[in-house]
Amino acid sequence: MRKEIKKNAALELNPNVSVDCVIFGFDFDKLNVLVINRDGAAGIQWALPGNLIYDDEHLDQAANRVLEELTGLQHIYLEQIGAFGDPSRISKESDRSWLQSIRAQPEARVITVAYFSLVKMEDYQPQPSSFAKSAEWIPVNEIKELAFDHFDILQSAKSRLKQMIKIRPIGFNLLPEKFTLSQLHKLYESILDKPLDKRNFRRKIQKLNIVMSLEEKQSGVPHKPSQLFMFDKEHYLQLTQNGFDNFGF
Amino acid sequence: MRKEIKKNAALELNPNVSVDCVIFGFDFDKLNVLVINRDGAAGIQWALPGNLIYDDEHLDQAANRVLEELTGLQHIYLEQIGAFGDPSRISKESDRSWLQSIRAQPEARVITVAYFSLVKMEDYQPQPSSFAKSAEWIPVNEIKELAFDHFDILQSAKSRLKQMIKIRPIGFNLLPEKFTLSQLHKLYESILDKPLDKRNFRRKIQKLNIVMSLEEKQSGVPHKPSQLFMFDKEHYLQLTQNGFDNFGF
DNA sequence: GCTCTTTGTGTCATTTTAACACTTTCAAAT
DNA sequence: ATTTGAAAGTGTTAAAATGACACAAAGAGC
Repeated sequence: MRKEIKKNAALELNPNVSVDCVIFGFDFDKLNVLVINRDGAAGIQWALPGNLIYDDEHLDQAANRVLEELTGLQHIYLEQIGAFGDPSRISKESDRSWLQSIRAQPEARVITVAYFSLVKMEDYQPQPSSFAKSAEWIPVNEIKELAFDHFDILQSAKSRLKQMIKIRPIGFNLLPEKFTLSQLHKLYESILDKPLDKRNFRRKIQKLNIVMSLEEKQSGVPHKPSQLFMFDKEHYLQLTQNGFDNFGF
Repeated sequence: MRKEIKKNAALELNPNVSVDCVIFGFDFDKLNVLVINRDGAAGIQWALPGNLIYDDEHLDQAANRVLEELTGLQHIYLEQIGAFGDPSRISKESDRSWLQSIRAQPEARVITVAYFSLVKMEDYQPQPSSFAKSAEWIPVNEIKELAFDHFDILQSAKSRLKQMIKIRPIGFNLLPEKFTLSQLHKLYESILDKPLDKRNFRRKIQKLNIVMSLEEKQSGVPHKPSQLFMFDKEHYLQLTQNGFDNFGF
């Protein structure tokens, strides 16, 4: 018997299952990912935030917990990407020593369930020396390498996000409440990783009736000020209920 | 320490992670799912084929193993749906007694990674009393209830299949090598669960150039015999490389 | 008031979609 | 031999969606 059955499983980490989160943010110019940093022998290396799950915890809960522990944010858009289960996914030499220091059973086989989440970057600015873990926003396109199989997970997250944004208007989770169409435009270009015609983009967005223009305008900008918009949640709900599924560009 | 580290982990089942497979087949009329049957107190109940993974096994391997153990089939289209991790997903009263009989640690927390696969029904006819497990093809739409959380898994599988078929022509995995356009048409209708206009469907399929018409015709049918077609793999590969992603109806 | 920067707007040609009905071919039955 | 039943196969048209494309307007800073 490799595992004793305990009464208070509630408090125990399950040594075989973890969750990892790809947390996306948008700085009005490009997509960023929140990574945590580990100081190792060979300089810093980045990893996705994640941890083992507790035995009485739903996977989605675990992901929310990781997200909240790191950023303090709750009720964030979070969606499962899938499970990653290469038996040697955590046994690169460079990763093992780190695992020794953080895991009770560093040799255990661990499969991880990956999530991606979308947060408004303004809601979380990593402190240079946040006492818990040190974390940083890094532009997605500058990330060339991550610990474990996290780079693969990131790739999956990106392509899942690309796919989802064509089906549902989840991009709004990355923008503040009030935003301009140019910001939304840039957001779509960043996610889809290709230029989109400005006029066609605007036409298509407006036809969906899921943004409401406000009375308000931008101010203090050294150019023609832009109209501000809000996301029209009611209309969006209505649309999803009637099953709309093409938001494609 | 709840788990001893053993040398020959290779041979050990991991008590916390399983895979379950939603195996779809098409009988030229409707979608079917391969379920295994367990005789219980309250009559038969169906479950998806699945099992715990081995500690040295990739998740995808485990899914392939389950599929092969059940059907003898190899090199089958198989795709991950995601992980299901409700902590109480296997603790319905009606499920527990069954678990007792098949699991070394029936109380362990188990998360499962679900897969869906597409097989040609002709390639596997469940034997009424196959010695291993008894299995059966059941029309998807007639399934109202399954063991554990398998009904939820089935729903996810269905919607994932719906989604995928709009993006890639994976439907071919459900048909024999030679097929008619009417069969393909019916297949799409079954998966998308709505009628599609015959002429529009044919036009759209043919424009993609991924089916080749053969010289051969159907014979022995009591009506106008249909042209037979094959899937044009080369053309399909070319298309996917150039990134086609709208096969939608 | 000049410059710089970004906003915001419309048209047209092409392609795509959705809706729709009748003739052809074969096997089986009479 | 003729009839019957059943599915195959085929084209047009109107409406909607797409993609390409250029210039005037508004504000800030100098």
